[in-house]
Amino acid sequence: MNRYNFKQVEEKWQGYWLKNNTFKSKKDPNKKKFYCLEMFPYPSGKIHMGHVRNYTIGDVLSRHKLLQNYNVLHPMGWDSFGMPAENAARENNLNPKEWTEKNISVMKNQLKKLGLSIDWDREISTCSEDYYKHQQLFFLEMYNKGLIYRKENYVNWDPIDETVLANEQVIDGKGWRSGAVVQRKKLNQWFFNISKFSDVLLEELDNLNKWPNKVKIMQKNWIGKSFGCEIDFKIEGSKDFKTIKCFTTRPDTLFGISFLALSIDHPVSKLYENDEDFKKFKDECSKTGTTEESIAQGEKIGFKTKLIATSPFEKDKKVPVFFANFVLMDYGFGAVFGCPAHDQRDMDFAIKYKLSIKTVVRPNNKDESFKVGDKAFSDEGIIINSDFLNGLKAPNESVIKTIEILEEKKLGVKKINFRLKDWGVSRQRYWGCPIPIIYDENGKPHPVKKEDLPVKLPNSVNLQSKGNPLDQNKDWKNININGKNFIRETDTLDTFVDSSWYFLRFCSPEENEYGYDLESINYWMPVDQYIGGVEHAILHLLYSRFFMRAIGYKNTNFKFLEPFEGLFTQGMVCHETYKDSKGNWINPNDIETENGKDYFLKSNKKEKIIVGQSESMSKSKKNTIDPEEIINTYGADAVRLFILSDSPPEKDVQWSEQGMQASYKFLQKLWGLNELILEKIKIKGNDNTNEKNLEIFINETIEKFNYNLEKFNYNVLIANLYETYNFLIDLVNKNINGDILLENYKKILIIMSPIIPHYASECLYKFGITEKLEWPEVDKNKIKKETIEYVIQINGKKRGNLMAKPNMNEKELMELIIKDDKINKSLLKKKIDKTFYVKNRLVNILVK
RNA sequence: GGGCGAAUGGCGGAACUGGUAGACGCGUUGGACUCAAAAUCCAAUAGUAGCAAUACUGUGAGAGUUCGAUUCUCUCUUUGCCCA
Repeated sequence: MNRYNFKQVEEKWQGYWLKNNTFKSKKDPNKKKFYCLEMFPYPSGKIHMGHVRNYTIGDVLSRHKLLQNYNVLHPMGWDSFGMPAENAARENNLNPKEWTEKNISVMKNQLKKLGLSIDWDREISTCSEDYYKHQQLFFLEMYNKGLIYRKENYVNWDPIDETVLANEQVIDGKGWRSGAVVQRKKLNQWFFNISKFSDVLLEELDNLNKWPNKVKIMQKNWIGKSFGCEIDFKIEGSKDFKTIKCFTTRPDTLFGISFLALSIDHPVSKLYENDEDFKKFKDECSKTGTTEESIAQGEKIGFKTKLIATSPFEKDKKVPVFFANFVLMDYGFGAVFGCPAHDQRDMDFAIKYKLSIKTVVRPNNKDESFKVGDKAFSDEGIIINSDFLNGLKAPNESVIKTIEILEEKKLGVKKINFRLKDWGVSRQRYWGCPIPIIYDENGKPHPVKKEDLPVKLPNSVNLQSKGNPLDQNKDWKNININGKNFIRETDTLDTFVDSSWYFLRFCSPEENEYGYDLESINYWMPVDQYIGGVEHAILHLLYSRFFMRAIGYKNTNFKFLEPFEGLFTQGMVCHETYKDSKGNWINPNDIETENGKDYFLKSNKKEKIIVGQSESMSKSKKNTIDPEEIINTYGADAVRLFILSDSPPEKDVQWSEQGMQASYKFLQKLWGLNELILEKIKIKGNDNTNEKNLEIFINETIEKFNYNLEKFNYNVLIANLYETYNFLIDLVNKNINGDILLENYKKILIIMSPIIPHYASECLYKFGITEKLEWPEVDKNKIKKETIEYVIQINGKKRGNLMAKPNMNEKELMELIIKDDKINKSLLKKKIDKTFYVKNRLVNILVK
């Protein structure tokens, strides 16, 4: 018997698909379309197992839809701008473009080896001029629509490298490369006005029925709609500031006020411009960093002003005004009032600065003498010590009532606030899409004229010098238009902009004049199924939803606004971790075991290895497995089979060498079965029972496949495939009609082909089948059985089963049961109280 | 601290709408083949008792609804993710 030669077979079919343009997709209004998209990869060097999993899931779906006669769009591209290229280029003295292009070519080859059903003619790369020139035009259009503006904002500044750091490059308040203490620095930056769409982005989440609920909840929390009010506080102690506006979601705790806290950027800070102590305080604040988390976890510090605020409800209650590091200028108005008894942050602050603490809400199970200790009480309760608010349920009743009263007395107004901030897109980097803006000699920004697009990145830059490379490149930066001097914007766009519309580009990648062809996107969009990691649940997906609305703003030509109709978030690929006695991470390839329990280093057998928890594969933990090596050893189909088999796709999967081998062996066994069937179909045997059983089994299997494909239960799908093998290997030894066998077996080969396409194609070829395949229909008539199994329960416990014809009524069935010796034994001498019958399933007999 | 999930044999996991718990795979054990090993094939494999038929227990813990609960409700424990 021939062994299955995956190398030959896989090469053959990959060549065949390429030659026959099997996966080339064309717009065809007469056909139902299906747009299947996986999140495109960053070309970091090599593909990793996460990619294998992601693209295999998408490929099973695409191939399934192809067999169902959909017009499938399944493209692939490269998210190829970004910092790693710039860092790698700097370290190895290379050009980021060359580095990126080399990686793309390596990774493309690796992906091709997986046998994915991708239309490579639509390949795009975001770092190519062909792509980013359209993005620059979108930028200008959005700028003209007033959706983009410039404002000063804080960044993480590394004073040694003279560069802006991303949040993840700040480690313990220090620059990741230089180790310098990071400073807060104000820079003029470009912003997309995403907050203008806060409400629609929130509301229209409800229409996304094919998204996982958890992702919708995450986006909802991120947008963070909160209901509250703004309150004007009367101020004493300054000629310039007679009132300060605060935003609060808990106006009902106003009787518990003990201070006002302002952001250090609040206009009041002008009064202290020349105050040395205030400057020191500001420096202290800038060490905390700019993220919400660092502010929340860091120490709360304040600077007391000379100003005094008056509580709006109690004319003689005066409270001090502080600057505080935990108040952000872009939330509300950069001013909040502090009620220490009912907010832990305010409590910490009040204790530190010895401010008064007054309890104004009591828990439901305590009386009015309740007083908070050193822990704030922020649960639901009843208002106390608050004059006309006393007795109201907090916060539901009391907030509404307080706002009513504030509005009546003209002390404040109802206000809805969003947590979502505008999207800062400026990056002080070379390897990104240039922002098409130039500045005149007065520093006034002007959009680059449409005919002057694209603004190309210069090819030669000095990445070794400090600061922003584009800013250093004077030849590029300084330009002259009609005798006037201008300088270019030297910031580039956040790479999230690149990925906010790439799904549109795939619909018409050849369109040269504009980013998309309207007819094409109205045909292909929205993406029917988007597949990727849950780590992009918030930013990438939200930005893409915004981008569609931004380019569709005041433009009614789009038939859709939501880019992704269906979303599936897959889990990660994990592997055990290994450490030596000194705590160094060890690669799985460098260790050995003899008994499967004790591991030691290959190079030094005395060095024992400590086996750690299974964690997601990462280079830093050295627990990665190289997909290319695995494909070379076991073949693409075996890898595809394994990566889907062990866990549901939405959950993490454990990489296991044994599991991988099992998948490989299974393919060999399947091949053996195929050889047996090739012989068997020549024999025209006949046995009615076997043929009947085969037809029942095959049709039931197709039903299961349909169900499990629909539900993304790909691991169960593979269990079904194993069951099918077990059934067929048993059947081939029996007497059976060859024609019926072939007819049914062919269906199995077709339904397994999305998972193991090379293998299935080769088997079909062996049977002389090369014509276009179609997904088999379930023949309901063939599933009808002559006898079925009824489960017999007595007092709710299973006591046996009974084979009988289907669709029996309760009376008929009970007669049979009483005649049945085995069951009758348990019933002996007992009185039947009541029976429950579930049609064609079971009978539960209650006895006394 | 808040939100959303999860918990089933030695392991990964399955179980339709409340209706036979443990499909399928891995591992383990025994056997066949072999000089031997690997590979392959056959058998067993939730626990306890029993030669066996079989009986009892069993889906994180405890309660509840129900003829019947892995599935629904409540409380708790542990754990994961996201936000703070």
